[in-house]
Amino acid sequence: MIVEPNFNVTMNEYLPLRDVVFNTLRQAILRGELKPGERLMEIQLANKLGVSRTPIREAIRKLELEGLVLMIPRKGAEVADITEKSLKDVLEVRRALEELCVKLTCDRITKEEIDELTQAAENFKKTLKSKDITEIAEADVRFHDVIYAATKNQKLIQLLNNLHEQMYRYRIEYLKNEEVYPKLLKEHREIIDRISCGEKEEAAKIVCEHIDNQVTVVMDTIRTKQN
Amino acid sequence: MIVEPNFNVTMNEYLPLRDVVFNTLRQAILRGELKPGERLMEIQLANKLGVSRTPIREAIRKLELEGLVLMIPRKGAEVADITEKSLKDVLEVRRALEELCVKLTCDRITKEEIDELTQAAENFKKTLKSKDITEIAEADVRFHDVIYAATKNQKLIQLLNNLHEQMYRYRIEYLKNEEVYPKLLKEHREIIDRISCGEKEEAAKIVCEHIDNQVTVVMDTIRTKQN
DNA sequence: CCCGCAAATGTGGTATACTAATAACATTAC
DNA sequence: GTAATGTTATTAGTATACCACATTTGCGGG
Repeated sequence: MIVEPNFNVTMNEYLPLRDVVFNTLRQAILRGELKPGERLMEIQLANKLGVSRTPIREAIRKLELEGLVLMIPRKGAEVADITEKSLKDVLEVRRALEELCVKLTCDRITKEEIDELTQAAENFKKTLKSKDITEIAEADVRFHDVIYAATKNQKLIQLLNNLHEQMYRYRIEYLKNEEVYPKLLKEHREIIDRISCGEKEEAAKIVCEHIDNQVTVVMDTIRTKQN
Repeated sequence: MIVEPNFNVTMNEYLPLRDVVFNTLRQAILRGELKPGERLMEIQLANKLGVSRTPIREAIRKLELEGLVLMIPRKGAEVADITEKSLKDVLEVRRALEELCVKLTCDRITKEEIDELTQAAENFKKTLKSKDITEIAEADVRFHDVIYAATKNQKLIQLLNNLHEQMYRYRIEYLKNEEVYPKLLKEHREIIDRISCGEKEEAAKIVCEHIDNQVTVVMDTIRTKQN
């Protein structure tokens, strides 16, 4: 019998240019490389990224709908202001959805996913020692992704990923402070415990506290940054 | 005799063609004129709407991000399937956000907004007699919009509007059943009462029930429609 | 100093051309 | 007859040129 080569990884890697541009600009905005108020000029961006105006324009349309850029009619797009207010709004929504998420996860998580979660937590613990903030942040994202996925609710997963990403640069700031690491690890452990026992309300409480902690830190960060 | 065309709606504000197309397609999808699985072909749409490919493409990008169309690489866009599962997902998220919403509204609503809300409810009551489903649905939307706006949380407003619209055609189905009108009116009254007294938990309970009611009806609708 | 006009710039939209992928159909080979 | 193969039409994806129009800029004259 002829054995099929394993193409499934490399084969499906086509991404339209517009999506490459979209992701690039999105990251640049979320990481603060493109600052609020900065204009996004089509030709200039096209030249810089080595593509034509078409993919740029289409990427900007998506950023517009996501609220990351502000369209001014016949003037073009500029990076939307990320104010204290707008972040607070995002966190308020995220808190409610994370609460829903962890409750659903309690009901729907499988044994395999609990293992996955434990592994992700261990991996996070390991990366903490690396002192590489980007790596730590990514391990944290993977931990949360397992919880998100366990809900089996695609819409919820999509929205949480989006809200999570909107706070990227502030989460980074939060993780720069090594003093919070023990607390983080403890929270992760508690969340796993509660989820695996199916104790919804307790798990939700921890998650909410987890987010409320972040609120204060993020708000401090944004206030000092804006001066 | 030369009759002035009725421009007064569109004259005031300039709307880019892409947004006109976006709204047109969006409505067509939500109202079921474009059915799930139906392909959105650029040239064909361009001819039909009398514009070039560019605005069509940009509109499709936005529909893509909203989840109303599904992109198949190098094949194009088709109207997204609305499965029982995907609607259930949406409703699950919407329930949590509506709950958050009404609680925030209880805290933050102003006297003027309570008046507005009362007025919107009365207007809804009036339109019920008109038997014009579209008009009824719009009056219902306006009622909810007032509650949304009272939260002063832009992100929440944006998300709720989106989730709300994703269910448009099923809400229409719900509203075709005149037997639910008394119940709806009663719920509106109760919500206004609870909100104006600031009774968060009670208000949240009513809203959740309101949505849970819809779940069963919507699920029935989608099941019968898919046969 | 400022007023107004014109040039420069940039978006919004159209038209067109080309490539590459897909799907439907036709043709060939077995 | 059917499976494999080739062909063709269609369409998305991208690039590019061009025009209309709005906004900004800057210059020159009062």
